[in-house]
Amino acid sequence: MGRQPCCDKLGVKKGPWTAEEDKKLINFILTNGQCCWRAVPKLAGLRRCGKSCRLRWTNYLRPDLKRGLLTESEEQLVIDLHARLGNRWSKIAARLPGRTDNEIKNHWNTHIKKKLLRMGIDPVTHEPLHKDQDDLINKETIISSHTNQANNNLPQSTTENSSSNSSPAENSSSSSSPNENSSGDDQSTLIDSICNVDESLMNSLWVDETPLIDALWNSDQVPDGGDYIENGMGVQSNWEENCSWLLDCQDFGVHDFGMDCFIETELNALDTLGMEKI
DNA sequence: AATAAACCCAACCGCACAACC
DNA sequence: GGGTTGTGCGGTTGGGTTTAT
Repeated sequence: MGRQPCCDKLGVKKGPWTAEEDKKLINFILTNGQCCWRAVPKLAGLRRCGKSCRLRWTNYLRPDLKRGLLTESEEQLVIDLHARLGNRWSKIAARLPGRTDNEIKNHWNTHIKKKLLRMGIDPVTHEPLHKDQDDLINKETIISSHTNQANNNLPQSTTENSSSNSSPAENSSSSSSPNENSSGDDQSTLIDSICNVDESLMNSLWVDETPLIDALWNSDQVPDGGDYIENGMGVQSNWEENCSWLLDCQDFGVHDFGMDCFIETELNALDTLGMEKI
């Protein structure tokens, strides 16, 4: 049937966003919350596609985003989650507060992939690259050590679910999971041994839970006890008066613009979940 | 200092899917 | 039930920056 383009291509600006455009988008979302993205450009006075606005907001302007490279523990968690989920970047990102799927995807392609290759691990299948026995033994050691390390970052609560009858992963129809690519030989046994370590992780991953970020974004825990108003479309606040700080500080980490409270909240939440602080 | 190569990341594109009419 | 619309996701690319020669 053919899909209509998401927006009228004529007069729609593309390419890098200007500070002025960012300001308009931030002002609009802080005033109205996140609503119908297609309507955002028109209402906000932007000559952009709604999709582009959504991407700009979620990947760059959101105030709860962390900036900078992933930490070692975050990286380890990404590797472990990728081994289980494949390229489901949004699912992976949901487990890393303040990180976006785009950011994780980029980091995977530019850093982690190469790191794994250097370790002799196929970044797609997470299997050892070389088939001979000696290599197999060596890689098994490497992989199991990094898997165990990653497991230390996982919520303890996941282990409580380990007695679930059937893993959602087992029932999944997803073809992107690297586990399904392995054939029934020694290699698959190795991978199975790796993957069975944290079966319970999958249970928690497959549960449609509200991501931590959203919880924070929607929670009553607000910076400085600001006058937040929950409306039907999202969070509205008196930030409008002060939103220039967002524009001024978008290139810095949250610490740089007084949003430590978000981090505080995240860390508290991680504590509650029994997750390692990053 | 100039140029090429490699790296990095923001942004775009197209597809899938759910919701709606 | 089928068409349309809105949104989310993953893959890819363009171009700016950094590093090597």
